[in-house]
Amino acid sequence: MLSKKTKYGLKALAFIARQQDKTPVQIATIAESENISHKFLESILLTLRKSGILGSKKGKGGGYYLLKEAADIPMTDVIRTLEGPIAMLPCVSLNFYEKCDDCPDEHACSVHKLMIQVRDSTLKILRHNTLADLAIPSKQ
Amino acid sequence: MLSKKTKYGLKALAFIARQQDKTPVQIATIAESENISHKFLESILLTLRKSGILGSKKGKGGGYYLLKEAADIPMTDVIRTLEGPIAMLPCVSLNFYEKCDDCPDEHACSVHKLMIQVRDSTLKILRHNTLADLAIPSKQ
DNA sequence: TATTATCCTATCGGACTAGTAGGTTACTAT
DNA sequence: ATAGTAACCTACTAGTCCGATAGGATAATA
Repeated sequence: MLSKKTKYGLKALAFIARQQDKTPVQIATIAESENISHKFLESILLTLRKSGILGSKKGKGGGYYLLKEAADIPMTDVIRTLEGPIAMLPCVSLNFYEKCDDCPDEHACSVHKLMIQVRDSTLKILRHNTLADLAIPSKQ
Repeated sequence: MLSKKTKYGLKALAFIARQQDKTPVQIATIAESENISHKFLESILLTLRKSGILGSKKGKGGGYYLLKEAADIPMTDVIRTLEGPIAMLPCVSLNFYEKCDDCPDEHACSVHKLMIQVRDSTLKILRHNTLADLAIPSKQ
């Protein structure tokens, strides 16, 4: 399950990406529009800034803006920053690998093989989708 | 991330499915072979029995056995029983649907659409893989 | 210099995870 | 009958994480 942190982060990024010009967007604007707690969103955007996805500007007229083109930001980057591993087990994670305590040999582990399949199909989708795709308004 | 409960449950089921005959397998046997706490595994197998995946027999020569052919038990059934929803958001879950507090209209939600793609690709794999696939010993 | 808005640290209740403990029930073999 | 075996069941717990909240520090603008 995706945490609310990640979900809110994705919605906020989509909101920022939808701005036509690249003027900074304020936390308050996003929080109100997307029904997110102002303070919670603050900490989320801070994380995204520290990871290099967003830039920020203080003071009047300040806010957050994208550092790259939306089409150059894959969903994998965002989710790994906010949620951590994409894989369902640490032992099949590419970026957050950890050995299992209980498995003497993970190549012999049946669950391992299954979760690699799941990871690969998920990665395929999350790598292919970028923030530009996320920002497209729904046709409803 | 998959909980240890689910991971252990999958490994235990694979172990049970690997028995050539259908004589009951004891908790202690699985716990030792798979490096799982006996008591913890006990509660996991109990859940699987209550959900109708396993049958059990008490006393000497007792233990757990499959109620169906391994090939007739898709991974979706097992994971939904032990882990809960397969989807990454409650609002895209087929079996555990819940509306999001923050979304006035989920059809207009960009994250929703993305997570439906992820759900569908994951479901495809977990429906296609059965316990029989999980039980195949690695060629290594 | 006042205002605006991000930056940063610290805290907190509640829920969940991964077990542990200890006794009860049912089945089998002697 | 009875001893032994193995699942059944309830309750408890330490630790961790999530979703926030609080309050002030810093930087930019007017």
